[in-house]
Amino acid sequence: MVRMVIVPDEGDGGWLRAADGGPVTRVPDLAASVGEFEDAGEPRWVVADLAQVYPRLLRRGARLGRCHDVTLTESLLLGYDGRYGEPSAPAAAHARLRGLPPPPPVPEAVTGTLFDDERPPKDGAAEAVLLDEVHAGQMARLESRGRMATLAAAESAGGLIAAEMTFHGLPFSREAHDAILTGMLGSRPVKGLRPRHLQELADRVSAAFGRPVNPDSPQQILAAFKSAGMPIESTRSWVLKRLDHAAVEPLLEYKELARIWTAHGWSWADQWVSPGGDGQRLRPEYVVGGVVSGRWATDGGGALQIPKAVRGAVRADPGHLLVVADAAQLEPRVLAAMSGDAGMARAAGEIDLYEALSGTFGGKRDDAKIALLSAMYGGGSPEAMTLLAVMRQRFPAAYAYVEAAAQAGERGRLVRSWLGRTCPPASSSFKSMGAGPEASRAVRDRGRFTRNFVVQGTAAEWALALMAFLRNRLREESLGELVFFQHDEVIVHCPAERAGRVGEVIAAAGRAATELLFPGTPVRIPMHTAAVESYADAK
DNA sequence: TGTTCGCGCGCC
DNA sequence: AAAGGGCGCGCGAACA
Repeated sequence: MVRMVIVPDEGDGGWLRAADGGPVTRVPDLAASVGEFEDAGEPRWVVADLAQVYPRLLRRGARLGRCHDVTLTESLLLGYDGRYGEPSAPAAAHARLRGLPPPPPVPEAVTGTLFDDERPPKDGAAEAVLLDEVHAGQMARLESRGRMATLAAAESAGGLIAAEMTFHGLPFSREAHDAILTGMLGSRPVKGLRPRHLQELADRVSAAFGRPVNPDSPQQILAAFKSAGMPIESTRSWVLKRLDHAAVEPLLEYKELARIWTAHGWSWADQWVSPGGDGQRLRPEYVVGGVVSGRWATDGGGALQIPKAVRGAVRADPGHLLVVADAAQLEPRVLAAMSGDAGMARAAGEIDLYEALSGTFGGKRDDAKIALLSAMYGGGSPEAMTLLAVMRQRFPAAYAYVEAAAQAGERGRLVRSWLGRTCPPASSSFKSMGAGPEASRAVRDRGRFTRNFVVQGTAAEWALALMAFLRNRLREESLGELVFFQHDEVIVHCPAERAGRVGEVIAAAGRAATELLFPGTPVRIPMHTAAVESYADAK
């Protein structure tokens, strides 16, 4: 496979170099050159940092097919070697490779404030040579570390997809959003005031206490209930629900609506929705690998927690549809596959895994669900313990898999996902901790974390693989665009007449992802797919 | 006045 | 119904 190092300049040009030697070529129109190489042979592009580089390339009209992100890969390799958190930029990686002291970090704030003529001219040729060398070193390390080469490829594909999703944006109707908000909260207030419905609820809370109480202040609420003769330990909703007091109902409604208003209200839309396509687009900044388990995070935009109540504002362009697909019960299926538990794998061949397991748990689907979730999350309620005992007996391999991960964590060791993403090390204070209740709590916390890490991390890898396959097929058949991703769920925006084919392609991508991670497994990871005009209609 | 922290809840 | 794992976000409160 041809690899090509690519370094953009500040304008339209840049530098290219065939990986593993050869001269660096200066090109005046980088987007055009990218297109020529893509047409000629689908190279794998070697890029310093897609999050920095790719958005501008996309705006210039370039699209990279496959790539190797040096920064993302370096982070994965550092983690694998127990050097979590060391700098992963190419310059730092290069210094490590050569055994040199690490270069001083370049604060972004400084580069951002420099005028163009104060900044030293970029030496793209030197950077291309450096990237080439770091890349070669990374390839050697990936090969000797299990399935890490697959992980690096999947992570890099994620980098491409994240930038493309922000570029395309999620189709969004500000008019629909405003209508939803107005219906729930009242019309948009002037700055500094609450919307009408919220203010009414706040007034009702104060009236119920007989004095002014700010419903946004947990302290004031605690004090108010205390003087009403109902002391409570927190203002969590399930604590409040136990109380018989006139303030509870308006308070709970206030909390629910206030969250929509502050987190996904008008100012949220002001900030994150902009024109695009045939309408408007929500453009969050995704952070690939932003969660230690490999899940994505967002840097603003709150896109990974769009409340169900607001999803009606996510609407396809005219003549288009949103194909919304989520992997059903992804994490327990992943556990079945990675542990190789035959009994659990048989159940995971069914569409409803929990239903298939219910026979084992006295015919109760909910009990099967609690048993599995407790095994994966470390739940320890008395009820869960009973169900876990059943699970241990009937699905010993699956049980042992997560149990081993928990024990490793409790002993301060590292655990890895299926492809090799590695959890952060235990803190130094964890290792030097003595006995006592605080220490044992920290040990249990660490065990729950590593127990979940192996499953959540592998599920994140499966989702990356799914998206990588899906992205390629969407492109090959010109079907539409990936516009959203949330842990185990994707949205494709496409012309209405292509929605059926998109659904087939999503299902095929899911099968390909399962086969890539777990060749020959009997486990199925089916996709639940709906083609809708509005995201709110998907579930 | 600006920054950090804990809380509570939205999502998976 | 809540509880176990992972997050982001905005708030009030505390602190510098």
